[in-house]
Amino acid sequence: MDSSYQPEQIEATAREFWETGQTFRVSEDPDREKYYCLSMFPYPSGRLHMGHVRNYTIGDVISRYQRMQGRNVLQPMGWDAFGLPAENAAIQNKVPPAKWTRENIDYMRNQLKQLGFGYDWDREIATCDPEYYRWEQWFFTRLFERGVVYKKTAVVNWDPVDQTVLANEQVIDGKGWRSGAPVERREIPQWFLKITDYADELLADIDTLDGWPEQVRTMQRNWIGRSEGIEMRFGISGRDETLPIYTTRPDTVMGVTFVAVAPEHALAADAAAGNPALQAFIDECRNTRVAEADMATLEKKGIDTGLKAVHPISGDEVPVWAANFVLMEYGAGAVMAVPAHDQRDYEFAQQNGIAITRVIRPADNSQEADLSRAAFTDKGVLQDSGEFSGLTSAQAFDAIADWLEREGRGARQVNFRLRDWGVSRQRYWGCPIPIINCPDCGAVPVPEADLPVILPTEVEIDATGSPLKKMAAFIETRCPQCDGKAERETDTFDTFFESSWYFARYTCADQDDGMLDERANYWLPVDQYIGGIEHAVLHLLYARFFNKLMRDEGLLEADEPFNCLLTQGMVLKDGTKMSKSKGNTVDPQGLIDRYGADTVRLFTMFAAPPEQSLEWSDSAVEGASRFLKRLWKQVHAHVASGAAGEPDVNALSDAQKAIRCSVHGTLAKVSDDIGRRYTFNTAIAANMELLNELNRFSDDSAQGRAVMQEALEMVVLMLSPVVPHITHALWSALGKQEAVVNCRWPAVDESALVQAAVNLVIQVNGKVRGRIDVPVEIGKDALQDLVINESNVQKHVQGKPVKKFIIVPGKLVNIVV
RNA sequence: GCCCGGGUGGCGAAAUUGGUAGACGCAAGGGACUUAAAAUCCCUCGGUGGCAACACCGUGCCGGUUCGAAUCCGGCCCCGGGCACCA
Repeated sequence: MDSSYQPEQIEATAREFWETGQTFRVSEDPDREKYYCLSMFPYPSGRLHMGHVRNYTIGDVISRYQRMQGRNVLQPMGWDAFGLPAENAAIQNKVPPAKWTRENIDYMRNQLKQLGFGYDWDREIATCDPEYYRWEQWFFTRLFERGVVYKKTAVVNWDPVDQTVLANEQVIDGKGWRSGAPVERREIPQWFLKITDYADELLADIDTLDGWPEQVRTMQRNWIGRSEGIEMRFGISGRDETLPIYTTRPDTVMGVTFVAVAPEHALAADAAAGNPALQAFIDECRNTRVAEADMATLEKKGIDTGLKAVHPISGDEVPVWAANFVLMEYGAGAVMAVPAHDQRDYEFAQQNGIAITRVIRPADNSQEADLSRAAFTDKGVLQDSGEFSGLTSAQAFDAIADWLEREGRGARQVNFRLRDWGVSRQRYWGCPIPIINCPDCGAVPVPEADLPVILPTEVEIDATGSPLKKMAAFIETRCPQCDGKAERETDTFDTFFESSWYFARYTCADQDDGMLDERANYWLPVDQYIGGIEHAVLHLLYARFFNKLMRDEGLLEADEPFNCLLTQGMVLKDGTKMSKSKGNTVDPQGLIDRYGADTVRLFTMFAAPPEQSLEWSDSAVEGASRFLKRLWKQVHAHVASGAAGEPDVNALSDAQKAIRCSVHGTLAKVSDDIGRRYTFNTAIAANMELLNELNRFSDDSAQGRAVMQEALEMVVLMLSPVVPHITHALWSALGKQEAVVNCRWPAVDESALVQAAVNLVIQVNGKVRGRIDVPVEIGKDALQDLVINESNVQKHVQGKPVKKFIIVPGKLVNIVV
């Protein structure tokens, strides 16, 4: 063994061992417990960034730990290869997206290998491979047949200069990022998946996801946003039509003083015909971004349409306003407004001189709430509400619902905030939507035999959108039904489509005859999924949805795709997220070259617990490297003085016993930290502490050296999931034949943890006043006598009577005087 | 705006179920070794006072519950993530 730590050579040796031995290649084995550990696959943007390193190190630590538990561990890796950046790079560098993507994948794959991650590379997938995306095309046609898919118009951001659709990200301050032209909202036909059909199940099954962080479960529940309310129909004066609205607060219905419709609502368009001011307002609303955050922070504006709505209960007429805060996508695109009991309505009414009619008073007293400054939005007791006055809000919900249902003017309705998933993208670098538009037969799915619809890769990209839309050879085709002239769909899928099922494809990535096969049911569901918190809702909800679609297609059995979820925090530098645009990125490659993979992995795991954000620090990387050098030196010093035997645990000195106690105490803590808590930082800290203690322990006797041998073996095993290369070398230096990667996680020797005395903290009135060593088995009275006679305790008790004597076993006593 | 997190020394953090605040590491200061530097090793390291023993203060801010609160409750401030076409 070298006397100094040489990471470059050590890491190459370890990697070669894993590669030639095919250590991480796995197959299905019904006799062994499987463990599927999955990290979110990267977008191949060029080079790995620190966020990737963090994500994949966490996954690798968990995988290697589970492997040491004897499980059959699958850890795959692949590429989320379609997406917008490839098109941007194509415009900038005049290189086709496919070429750019392939080169990035090759570079990044090599980086992942350098970091020593234990992937089964035989299962690698790239979503831009036709062998991959053909199956989602096939699946889409299945969904089409099953009626899960439909087409409708939806709004997009339109750049009127570049004549192209823009992603929200490409709209800066309401203007196109390249052209600088004010962006318009434009309605175009697009494909949707009926995720709302699964809203109930997606919501209910959140309760079964015990292995998910509570915050993610809450976010998903809120996103789905189930509400129980009432759809009621207002009349329109002088017209033979009704205006349906949805409300969750029917108890306030007698306080309605106006009705508001979305600017895109048919009624508004209708009323605008002879009303230039209204038309101008509707046009103005067209010039905002599609993003909800922009809608919500918009100055609340509206205009009276001149129409009058007829209240479904009182029959009173109220004005109909068109307002920019009413969302066409939610509910019926129209709301009843109750300024007295809804803050947004209140502000709008104040601003526009609309009446405010109080109909709810607080439940706990008969005093009326103050409406001079804000609405009273709590539930309470109805007043001035005709036959419903005096009812509580809850009673009124039912009474009013019953009344409306009886009169045929409304009905109870469950509503979801969740909207159907629009999957069409007017972009080139994505999976072609397998539809042929025939003038006679309409939209016809591409027959299975004609799949995949291959995306042409020899293209030139400019700022005016997808080149597919100009490629006659791609577009012109014949209708599969009538064989007449027809046109291929040129839109591609949302890239969330690919990332919604890749977890399943890894289980049978080589399957040419189907999307999935029976191997999926061996590996799924994923036991541990790891990725950024930014995916808490969209990606994770779509993947859950897709899993259920695949289940209902008979492709797999599990109801949910991911048993446990770990959401990792961001990597920050100078307090903000590392990103190219801020110019504060740290390229991990430089660190790997300089310190080796183990140092990078160790730093990443040590700097913060995985769920928290991680603040970058160059000097702390230096510290991680220092620790590995110390570990190396210590093992070298021990090994250099010859072989050591096994300790005779019945013949140890107190100092030797103390070391074994620390070793096994550390093992118990580290097992819990890695296996249950996923706090790798504290697991590493415990090993550092132990190594510091071992460094102070010098005992050349046979027993002393045997205790040291055991201790160092334990440290190497405990650190092996985090720093697999150096421990590979150290394990063999400690005289072991079997490779550390194939070793079992060690068991705690409980007998080593037994201690005769324990150190207690003494408090007087909750403040620490001393410490005392007492026998473990001491009685309460004896303990009280001992404690009370401590000199510093005497000083604070000062003869005052003891009111209470609180004992927290093994930790502290508190004397209350 | 709405939903979800977070805030502890000079810095990253620890404190696992309400029980010793600051483990472990970084930086800094002092010392050893060295012709010198680097590396390495040892010591100090929340604030104030004190020779010391020790005392008081201290976990974003204000208040509450408790023998005891970083941890629980109420109100506020600040920072971050998501908001459906970035991935």
